Amino acid sequence: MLEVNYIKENKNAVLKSLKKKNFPAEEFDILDRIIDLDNRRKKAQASLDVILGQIKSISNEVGTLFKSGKGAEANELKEKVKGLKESSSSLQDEQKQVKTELEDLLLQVPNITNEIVPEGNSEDDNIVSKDWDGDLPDLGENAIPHWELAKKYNIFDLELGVKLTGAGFPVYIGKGAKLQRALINFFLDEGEKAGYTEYEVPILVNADSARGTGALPDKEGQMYHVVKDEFYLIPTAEVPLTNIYRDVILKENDFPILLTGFTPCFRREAGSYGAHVRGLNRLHQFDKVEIVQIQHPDKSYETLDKMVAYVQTLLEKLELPFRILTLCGGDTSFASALTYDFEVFSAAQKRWLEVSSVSNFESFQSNRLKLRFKDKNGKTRLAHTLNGSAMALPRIVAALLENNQTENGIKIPKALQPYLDFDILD
RNA sequence: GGAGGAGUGGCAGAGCGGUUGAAUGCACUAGUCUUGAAAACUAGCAUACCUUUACGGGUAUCGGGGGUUCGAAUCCCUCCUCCUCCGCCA
Repeated sequence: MLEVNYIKENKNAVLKSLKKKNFPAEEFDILDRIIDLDNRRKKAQASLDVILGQIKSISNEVGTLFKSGKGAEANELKEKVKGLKESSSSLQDEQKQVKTELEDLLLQVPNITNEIVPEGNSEDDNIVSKDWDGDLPDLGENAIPHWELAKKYNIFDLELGVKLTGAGFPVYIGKGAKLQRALINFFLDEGEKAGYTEYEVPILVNADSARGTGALPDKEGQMYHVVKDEFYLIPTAEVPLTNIYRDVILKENDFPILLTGFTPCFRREAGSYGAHVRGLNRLHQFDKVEIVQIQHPDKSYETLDKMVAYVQTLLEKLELPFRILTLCGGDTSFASALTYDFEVFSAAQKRWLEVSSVSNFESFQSNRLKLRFKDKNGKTRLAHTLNGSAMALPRIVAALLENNQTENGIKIPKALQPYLDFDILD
């Protein structure tokens, strides 16, 4: 959520961002509506304050009069307050309504994009900011996609998941299950080495938390919702991890804060069917290790680069060919100012698969979260939040299986071997 | 799930209808003193919004929401959370 004052002072910049993010042109007047509502809010606040102040001082007078036995005068004053009371409560109602409307509109405005975010509407307009400069694995004609490898080596079973739950809920088996565990531990250990503190967090969150990071109301339909208890299954560990700092005021020397955590993630998103979502390519439940940083506004872009560099090391250790994309405006998420996507090459599908998304949200989330810090001058300001996948498992597994397939089985990269009691998955 | 009790500033803890944003202690910050530190002393120390060039002024907030009253941290309703006991359970 952007701050009203920011919108007021930077209306043109915000407008430019709306265009970049494909915000419908006929609704560009939302900014003016926001500014109008805020002015109304201020006016109502000012008159309300005056009336409440009068009520307060008269009430004090009434008290003093009663104490000194002047009951008649006191009763006279009491009548006076009744009129004031009426106008104060109607003003309060108006105030409340204006605030709700304002909040409503503010929630609809996406984050402003960073200067370097390219124009564009879809993933086709994303820019490859770091291409793979080595050779791509060529497995020849006999290469088989991971969903067939899964059957061959009994690594995971999607039909079994259908029986237990439904489509998109895989069951990992034997060495496949162990591989999941190995990857989770590998990612967490690497995160710890890089300075991230590990958290194990709830995978159900309340509505406040869902709202805090922007899952509500923007992505309401994409979350599983436990209606009876008003909980949401998390779409990513970003939600609980970042909400740890909801309603917190930090000191400047608390920065940077580095958090990591493993959780299963749940996404309802219906999606399409066919080859692109076959196997592990798209799921309703998947495992992911997330990294989150909370940083001083002046340093958040420096931090974004560090996080990108860190994710890169993970892929290098896993020996997977990857490239980095700078997402165009239309593909940058609602809350993000700048997002880099990592894609690994899956050699049998001959496709690049997104495995990580690293974003700077600037103060967009912290404004909702009320995540602030005291700066040197004692002023309270919004902090910046960033996060990234480090990493999402299924597509990593897909690429590992496909790229490392041999006649004798699937080779396990060196970095993972300490986590497994086999070097070849067969 | 049932029966009781409790939620006040960073923490502890008063107040239980009338200038109380809230005593006191601790913590914290600055200053005095000191070669330095400790101790002592002095001052400061919540958040949001409105208003002001500024100094400042105003309003709201004592778990959340609603109500009673001229006036609520204090009374009532409701929800949430925590504690104790019982039940159930990995």
